[in-house]
Amino acid sequence: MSVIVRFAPSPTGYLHIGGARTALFNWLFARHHGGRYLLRIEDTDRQRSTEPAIAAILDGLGWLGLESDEPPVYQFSRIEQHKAAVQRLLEQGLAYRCWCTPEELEAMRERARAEKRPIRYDGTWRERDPREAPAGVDPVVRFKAPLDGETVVEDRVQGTVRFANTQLDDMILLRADGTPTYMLSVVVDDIEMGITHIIRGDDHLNNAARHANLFRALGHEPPVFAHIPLIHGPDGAKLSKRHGALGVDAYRELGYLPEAMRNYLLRLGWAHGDEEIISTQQAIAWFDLDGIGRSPARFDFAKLDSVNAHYLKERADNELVTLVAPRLEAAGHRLGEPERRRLEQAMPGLKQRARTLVDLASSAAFYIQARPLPLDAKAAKLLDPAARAELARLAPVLAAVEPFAEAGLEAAARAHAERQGLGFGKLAQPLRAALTGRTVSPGLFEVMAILGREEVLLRLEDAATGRNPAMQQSD
RNA sequence: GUCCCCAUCGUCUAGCGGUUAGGACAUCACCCUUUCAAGGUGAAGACACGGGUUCGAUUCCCGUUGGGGAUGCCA
Repeated sequence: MSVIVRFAPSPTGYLHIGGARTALFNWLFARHHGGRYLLRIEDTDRQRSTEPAIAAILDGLGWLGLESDEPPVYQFSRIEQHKAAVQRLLEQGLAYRCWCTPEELEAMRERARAEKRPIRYDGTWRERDPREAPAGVDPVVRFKAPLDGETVVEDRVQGTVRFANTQLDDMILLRADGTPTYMLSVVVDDIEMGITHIIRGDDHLNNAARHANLFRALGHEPPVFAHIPLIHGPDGAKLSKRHGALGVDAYRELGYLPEAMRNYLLRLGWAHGDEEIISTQQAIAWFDLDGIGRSPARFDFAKLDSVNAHYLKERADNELVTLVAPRLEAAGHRLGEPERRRLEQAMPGLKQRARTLVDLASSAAFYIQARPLPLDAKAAKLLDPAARAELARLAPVLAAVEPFAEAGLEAAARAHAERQGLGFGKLAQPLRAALTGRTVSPGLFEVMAILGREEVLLRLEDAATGRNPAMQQSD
């Protein structure tokens, strides 16, 4: 039997990190088994489903490289099939109409809470004669769940989970307005789509029991379940804003690479021995349900940063220029061909120091910054009168270096420092400040070689004559 | 309240009855060094607790505690 899985987000908000991981696991599972990975938009809640949310989900999945193998299924478009399924259940006596109003149900729950009883529908209309139905109330349709015994869910992650059927009340299949609920739609669609494995968040584990009963009522055995633990924030509580509960678009904005996100997310809840850096190809080869852990994980930006730094180093220099260009342009830099070429040359030195594309853009800016270079506070402090005078003396020495390349520049600068009776460090930091406007940068001679003789001399002259403005902001 | 799930370094995790409890991130030293990274070496750091089962429990069972989830005419 070929594997068919699905990711089934509801378009009521952005695609968050937990959803992204669920999608990844499904996608990897399908790839590993040569099966199909489908996307189903669970938009049966007409009130809360929105177009922008759908767009955000599609966009996020696309960015992560988790496109589905077939066009997405919009659940609401299958409403007729859902209704037909309910009709069959009604005819078979496996479902019934219930005329309780939302207010009555709320009162029922209140009472149960007050009396510290389990909070669930009491089955009022299960046996009651429909002829007693109150006028002017549109009924919902409820599933006739088993009253006793237990429902057993064999979960590939959580093991055997048993639910007493007294815990499972008669869930609503069709709302009073005739639209299907999630409980019904998932099952009908999973059957229709031929889903073989359901990999989803732990928060659905309870539902799995209800789903299993519905599957059987509809004449099918449930698929294989695998409920993966949820992702928590750094404090162990629910994921909250600023702590990872961001849309995946936010991660893109923060400068993370999709391959880094995939790797990090994969390791959140899944392991293959001690492996940490796992390429997508390798992940496909290795991914299995057995590797999924049962305990929830906390989201950790520090680890994500480190994984991202790794993948940044692996990216081709020209790709990084393209990735960083919009950020530099947004910061007000003009990027023509010469600038792009210079950045590409500089990339090997820059990328090994960056953890995110934000870092990378920030550290790359000085290469294409128009003169005179703004100085950050520390750099400005370094360029005191003595240092400026020293740079003025150094300039002609550097000007004479031929060719204007790393080795010769370094030899000349070191020789100069020695002649002046300076430690090289004493010369290097002011030089760095003059050339980059900062106290931190790639190697000085690499920077010089990339900037070129003319630009280096102009920047030195700016510094020597105190022409540089103070930097407005840190980046 | 009721039901369900979970529990190894700060974090992600390996472990699947007998290990000096391993790795990664973060942290701290030291090395390298023109700064910062990177890299190298090293350090510190965990089996929540209590009962069983067993010759032997991190590992199996039960309980406690602590987290989390569900309890919607949301998904």
